[in-house]
Amino acid sequence: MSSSSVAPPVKPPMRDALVTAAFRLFLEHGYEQTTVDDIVALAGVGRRSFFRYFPSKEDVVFPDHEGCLADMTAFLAAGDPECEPVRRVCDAARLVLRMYAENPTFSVQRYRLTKQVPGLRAYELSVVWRYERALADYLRGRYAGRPDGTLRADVIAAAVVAAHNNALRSWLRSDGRGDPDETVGHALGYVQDAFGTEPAAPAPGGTAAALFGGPVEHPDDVVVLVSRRDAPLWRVVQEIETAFGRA
Amino acid sequence: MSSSSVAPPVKPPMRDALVTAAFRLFLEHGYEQTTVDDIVALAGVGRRSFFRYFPSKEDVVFPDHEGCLADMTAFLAAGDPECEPVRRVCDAARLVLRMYAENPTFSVQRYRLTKQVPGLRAYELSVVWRYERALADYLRGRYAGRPDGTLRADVIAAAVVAAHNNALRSWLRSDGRGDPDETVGHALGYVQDAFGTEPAAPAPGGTAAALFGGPVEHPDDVVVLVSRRDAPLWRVVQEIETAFGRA
DNA sequence: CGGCTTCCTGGCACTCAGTGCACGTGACCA
DNA sequence: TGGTCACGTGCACTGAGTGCCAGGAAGCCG
Repeated sequence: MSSSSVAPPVKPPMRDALVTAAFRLFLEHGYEQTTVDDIVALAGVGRRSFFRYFPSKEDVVFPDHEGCLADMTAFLAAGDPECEPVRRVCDAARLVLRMYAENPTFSVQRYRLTKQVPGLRAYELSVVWRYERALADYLRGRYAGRPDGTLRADVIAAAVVAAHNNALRSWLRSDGRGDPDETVGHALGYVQDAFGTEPAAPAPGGTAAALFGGPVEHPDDVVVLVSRRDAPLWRVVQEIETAFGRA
Repeated sequence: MSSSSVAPPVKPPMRDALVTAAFRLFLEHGYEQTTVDDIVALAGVGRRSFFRYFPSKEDVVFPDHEGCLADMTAFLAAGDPECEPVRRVCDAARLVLRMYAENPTFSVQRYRLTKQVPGLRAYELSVVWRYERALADYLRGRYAGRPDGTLRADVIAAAVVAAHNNALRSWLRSDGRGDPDETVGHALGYVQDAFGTEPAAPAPGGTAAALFGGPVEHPDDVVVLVSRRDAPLWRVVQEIETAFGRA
């Protein structure tokens, strides 16, 4: 589907012919029962040409992921630095969803294949892993310098991918009916609530932040800070340290 | 290392001989340059026997994961239902870490291999995926009935695995020096903070700090932070930065 | 128009992972 | 002693993936 922007505008038809022939055979006889020779025979091309277009037999099942991954990294690279990082990677995930949603029938067919062929599942994992790496690398850049920046980046990237996949699979299981954007949006909202900057329930007037790791035994264990938003950050930190009884 | 509890107590030495021979050759000539024939020649056994013990060439690199996965699922199945679910899966992750920590040199060697051989990376992903599935399935059971139970389960499982891997890799990069439990514990603590218990309602009492340099025109110019006193300071600062809309 | 390069394609032979099958051997038992 | 069962082994075979080279179509140029 979406072609990488650097690729030549006119794609040779042989690639598409191979994909079409492959999926016809995969759906009819199964993935493992279909040999590369079968595919090239149906497509009417030479066997050597198959491996010219697809480095492996598995790649023909995911013909568009290379371009989609490139699109996503470009999207992240071109982002304005003002945008909140978690929101940004969630938008990147929505971009991937759009690629699936463009061809519902194709996506559903592929889903059924990968679900029941272990080799394809393993291959899909390596594809998803590259998306996750792209998200994590972006977040690592945004969180550079922060304590536990890479940890935060890795965890959030994994959570975003998991939420995306959870919603995507539920949409695919319904044979591509319904609105995938809504489902994925809800799932990503959950992640944004957990990690994101906007607290779930903004207090009446102004912003509120809460930090609790467990039950509070005693009121003295609670610290409340109220501040103007435009206060200098170093003053805030100073006040915090004092209130927390640390220096 | 740890053998599955159902496996016979006395393991045939041939398995270990194959692993030893394989790793010697992998480290000396590289994974892809080593053929199965090379391995069985060095081990002094028949080629057919290799595939009796390892279904594929990749499996010889992860000889203990099958048992570890079984141990982990058993650990989860035998858990008391009172234990908080997130804490439970974090403990399960610690169990996996222990398996790595038992043989530091072996783990480091394997890490170097998988880092630079794409095929092994892909295989490792499928291994990790099975751990993640086990955690997610456990959480799905615990969260059954809750709204978004499976979403919550999948996201938390992914976050736990990501945190575990982040800490594990940082330990492996340091050649197995230092205390992996501490690193992993810290990483898992981050996940527990994010998902563990919902933040409780802020109670009156405790310490209050106020920061005002002048009159406040609009309620949106006010930020309120409520926190436990023993919250990690970096988390507080991070939350502050977010609430103040700065990165 | 003829020769030239260049790209795309196809065919061939080869390596190697993985499998099915049949055979041999040793242990254990009736 | 005969039978069976588990385990190791050799052999032949399939199929994925690669390197190499030949042929053909399009383009540029003399």
